[in-house]
Amino acid sequence: MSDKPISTPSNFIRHIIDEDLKNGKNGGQVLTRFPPEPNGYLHIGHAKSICLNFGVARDYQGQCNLRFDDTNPHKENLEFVEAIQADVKWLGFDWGGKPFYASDYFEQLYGFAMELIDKGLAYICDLNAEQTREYRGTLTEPGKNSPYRERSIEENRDLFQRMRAGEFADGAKVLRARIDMASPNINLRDPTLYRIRHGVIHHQTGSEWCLYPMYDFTHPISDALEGVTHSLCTLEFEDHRPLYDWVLDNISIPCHPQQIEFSRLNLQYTVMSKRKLTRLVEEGIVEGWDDPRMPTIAGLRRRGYTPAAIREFCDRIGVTKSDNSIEMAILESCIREDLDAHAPRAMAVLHPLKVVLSNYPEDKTEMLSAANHPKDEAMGSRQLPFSRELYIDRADFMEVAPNKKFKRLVLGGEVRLRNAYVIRCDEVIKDNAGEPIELRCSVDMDTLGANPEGRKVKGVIHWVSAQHGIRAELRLYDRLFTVPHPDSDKSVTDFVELLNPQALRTLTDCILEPGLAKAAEGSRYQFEREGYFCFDAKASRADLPVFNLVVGLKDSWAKIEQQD
RNA sequence: UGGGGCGUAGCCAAGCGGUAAGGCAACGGGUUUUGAUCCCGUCAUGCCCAGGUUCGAAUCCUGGCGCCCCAGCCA
Repeated sequence: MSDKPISTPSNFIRHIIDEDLKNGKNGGQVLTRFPPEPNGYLHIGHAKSICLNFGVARDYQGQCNLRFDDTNPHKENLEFVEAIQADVKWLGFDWGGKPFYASDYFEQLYGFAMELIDKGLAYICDLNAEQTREYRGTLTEPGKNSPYRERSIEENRDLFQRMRAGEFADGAKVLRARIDMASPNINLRDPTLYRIRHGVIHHQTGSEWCLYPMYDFTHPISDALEGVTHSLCTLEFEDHRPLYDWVLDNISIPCHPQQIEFSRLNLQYTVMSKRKLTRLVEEGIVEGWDDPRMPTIAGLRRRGYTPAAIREFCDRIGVTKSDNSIEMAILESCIREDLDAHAPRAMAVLHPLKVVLSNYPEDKTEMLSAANHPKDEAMGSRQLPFSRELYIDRADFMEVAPNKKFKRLVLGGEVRLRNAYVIRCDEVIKDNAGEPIELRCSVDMDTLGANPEGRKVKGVIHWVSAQHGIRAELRLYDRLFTVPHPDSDKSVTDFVELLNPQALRTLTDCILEPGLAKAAEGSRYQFEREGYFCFDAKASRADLPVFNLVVGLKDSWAKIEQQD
């Protein structure tokens, strides 16, 4: 995937930019921004926005600013600020130097607010939150003017200065835009511009301010101050665009970015709302923001996803204004494509079943050469120890074949050991419950790198030498929820009831080929015939390495099994 | 009968008046020491519905229908 030629996606936003460039708008410049609020970790939905904003900037020789929209210190903190930068960087994007902060503009914002006051376009309102709501009206009824709407400019100036000076309690007063309480667009019914917040330490400005600007006021001005040309955001802000434009039209600022909205990502079988993700973390339902079950960038990274796969995903899903519901299969296809090309192969036995080769010498160990990749010789090969006692997977043996399509090992039958010999099962040893616990097999020593004489052996199974294999824990992941749309599911009152109890299955007695003992942090392998796995250094112990399942291999046998 | 937005295959998505790209999924078949990969093939007489304009409409017009978003001193 990283060696795939770069294809530039086409979408309606790029069409608009093409048109703007053609018309000489913005002096031929393109400047975008990615403006996360540092109140949580980034998720795959943010990745869509990141790829869009940084991708556009890259393809038009422009620039994309990383800007923290940090106007609500109550919910924000430094951990999130740092995690967000790490994630954007990991995804492969660069914002050239220092990130921007909306809080860098607090002083200028205050000045622009004063300008609105001076123009009679903003006023101090003493209504409390509940009263404000009542005065706002409803979706179908107009609101009514606040009794404080006609305060004099002088009084408004004075009050606003005193608000900044800390003379008033939280909620006692707000600064409001003076627009139109009867507007059919509720965002224009004298929206709040500033609120008072005492006693919170802002991660950037400390306790310098007790006055914090609202998004609708901060965002357009921050964009304009940075010289943003195209301000890309999600569809729910479409109703806010008239307000975005109103702010810039009514203050003395030379730049007026164009806001363009696109639809947010909806990925099936997971949730994207930060409120819900935060809850999963805070209630300990998952192990943290980087839990491999989470749709966060940190979670996907720990799971074993690559930046290239996530970028490819964002290219494949496109950018439009239509509602969407993306199937997990697309994400999975992207990571399989990348890992199939780039992950070295290895053998791992998930559910060990002992095999004793009765005609193989007890004290013998031979080293067999195995290619690290079936199609990429440059990836080299490794030596695998082979000895009298091996482990194979329980699923690869059945005493009697369940159907004619079963081509693994059966009693009296033959199978190829991957990268090694053909063996025949002569005897099954079972426990009291009748479960096979050991197989006695004979090995055909003429079948190393050669087909046996006069017969066809179709099945190939993986194995690990019992004496040399290392024990490991494998964590098998599945979708986080049991339903495709946990956000809109009406069958439960609380979405956590829809969590998939099988989203994590831990196997603690797996046996890996010995070379895997020196896996590097975050390194990915294909465990042949099973799936792609990623070494989890954070979860591993010295005596028990842990690997996370990134995604399973496509499994046409599972389909056949289901049909029977 | 408040405002805004969106309807092209199971899921995404091109298409911009000239006769429905592509991807994912699915389904056949071939190769294979991974039931993987890879390769070949199939998959919308039709674009939410109904009218209209036009030689010609997914694209233009009219009228319906459906879905999403908005009543934080969150973003």
